[in-house]
Amino acid sequence: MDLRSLRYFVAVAEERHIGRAAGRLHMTQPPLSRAIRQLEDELGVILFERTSKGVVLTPAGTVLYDETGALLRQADRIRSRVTDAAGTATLAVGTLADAAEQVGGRLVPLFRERHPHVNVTIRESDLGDPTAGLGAGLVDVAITRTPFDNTGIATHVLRSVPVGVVMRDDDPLARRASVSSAELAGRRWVRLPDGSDPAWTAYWTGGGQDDASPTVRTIQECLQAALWNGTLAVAPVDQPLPVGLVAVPLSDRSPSDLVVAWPKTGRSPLVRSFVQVAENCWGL
Amino acid sequence: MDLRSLRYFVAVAEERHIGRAAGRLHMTQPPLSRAIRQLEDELGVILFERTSKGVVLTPAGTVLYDETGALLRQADRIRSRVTDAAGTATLAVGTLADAAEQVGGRLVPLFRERHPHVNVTIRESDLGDPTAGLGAGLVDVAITRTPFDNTGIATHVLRSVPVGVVMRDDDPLARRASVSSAELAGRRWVRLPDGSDPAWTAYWTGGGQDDASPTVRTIQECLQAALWNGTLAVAPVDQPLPVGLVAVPLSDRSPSDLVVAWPKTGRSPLVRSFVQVAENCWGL
DNA sequence: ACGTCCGATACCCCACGGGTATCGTGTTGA
DNA sequence: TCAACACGATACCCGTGGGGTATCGGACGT
Repeated sequence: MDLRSLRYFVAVAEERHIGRAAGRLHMTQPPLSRAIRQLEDELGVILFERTSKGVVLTPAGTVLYDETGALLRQADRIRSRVTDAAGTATLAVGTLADAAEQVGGRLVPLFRERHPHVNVTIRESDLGDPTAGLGAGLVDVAITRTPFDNTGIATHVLRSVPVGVVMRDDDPLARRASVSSAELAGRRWVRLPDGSDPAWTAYWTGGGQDDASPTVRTIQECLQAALWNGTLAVAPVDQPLPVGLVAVPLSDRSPSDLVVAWPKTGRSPLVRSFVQVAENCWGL
Repeated sequence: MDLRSLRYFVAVAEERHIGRAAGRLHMTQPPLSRAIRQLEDELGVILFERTSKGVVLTPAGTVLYDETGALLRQADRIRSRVTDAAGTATLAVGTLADAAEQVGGRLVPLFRERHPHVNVTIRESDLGDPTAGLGAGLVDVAITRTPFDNTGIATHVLRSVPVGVVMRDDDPLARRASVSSAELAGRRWVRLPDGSDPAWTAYWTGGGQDDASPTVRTIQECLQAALWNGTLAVAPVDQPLPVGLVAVPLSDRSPSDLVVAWPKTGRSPLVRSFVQVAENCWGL
């Protein structure tokens, strides 16, 4: 008799219809039927009369329904009491600017749903810091991309994104299905901010920086540079591109992983919880 | 936050020691450690400070502990309210006489533990009715042995028991490691009560009944007949035998299944619950 | 009589909750 | 001071249970 079964029972009791209740619970009908029967078996009592147009509560089922509401409310109350007792916690989330929309739009709302009492702040990072503030201790957890120096940082891959080189659509290589790094030798590449992680810099650019190479701090600046100067830059191919630019897959560069990252030493359950939410969110 | 996790939490909080709490919960330490951490992650709160000699509740953990006792008690109260509302139910259990001891000594007590409000009656059946009263509608569920006519009866195997032929220890075949049916042709066999299930009769006896064959109604009578007259009978080899008798495995007779059986049409959750308990009981 | 709608059943598959073995670390006692 | 110990944490394995899809049986309502 766990709380899950009881929530299922309440849904069925209120809908008087297993199929509808299943929809309300975001599941399908067969496992809900089975769960109700298992609850009946465990209690040794028939809770619903099955009819051809739905189900109706038996007397025993009515008793269970009357009592269960209070139990579930009490469980929810306990949850909020406990989280309140922990004080007004704060979680700082770092993210690369181009992932900020996803993070702010889907992930953080989901997390707030789980932890309404927590103050979540989002810190958008530019391309100069692939750890999005984690390395500097500015944030507790980050959504970012590999590769970067991950000493002391634990990560979990959310999605693996192939990368391509972004160029103007009038570029000689623009129509190619894919290109290799060798074919891009000698071209002018964007420059990442000074002091950026070496692995990071090597991954997202080619070797061809000169004095005229523009330093870019955001994906947008990358694209502008590509549009205006024909400068090359590596970008995830799932980025929406403005007209006039195309992304040609790079045949010899491994995909970049979108990861959730947190300090290895950290023990904060909030961080762990955030990681779980992130995994579920991207798992969908 | 299911009730199981909360019970785990309460045990740890009271023992202040994960290992001891695990013992109290009849489990080992690692999964309990993990369960506590998962609960912490879900709530986004640290519940215990870990020290080198155990764990201590944090303020948030104290709040959870204070509230959880009431919740668990309420859950138990709901359980008894619901079962009470179903009225004073009765479950009639049929069993073959030789299995009665196991059923009455272990199975039924376990079942009473789960359903204290149910009146359980045990009906011991003789060898004339392999369904132990199920066929006649005298009982709701039975613990018995195959084979029998199982039309309309659902069964679940609890254990598979090899059978042997029971004979006096001065019988010429008594020292054999096993015998075949052919070697027993022409011997005198016990007779089961008239009207017994044909498959049942064929399984538990050989073909050699004559006017002098004794009719036996219990395993004990079987054994007496074997002792006094040298009559043969088939019996499970796990039966304890009186001195002077031996059971020689029958090489060409398949094992008999100890089964729990119930009417296929029956929908009583009590019966299902009993079946579950029986499976767990024999699964140990 | 047949189509429709309900819950029940059969079957598959992955996640989770159990297990064992081992580790890291802080305490303790020789 | 250092070795032995004790406790919780981790890594890994495995079976079960709770999800899913496809399908059945049976009761209405045309």
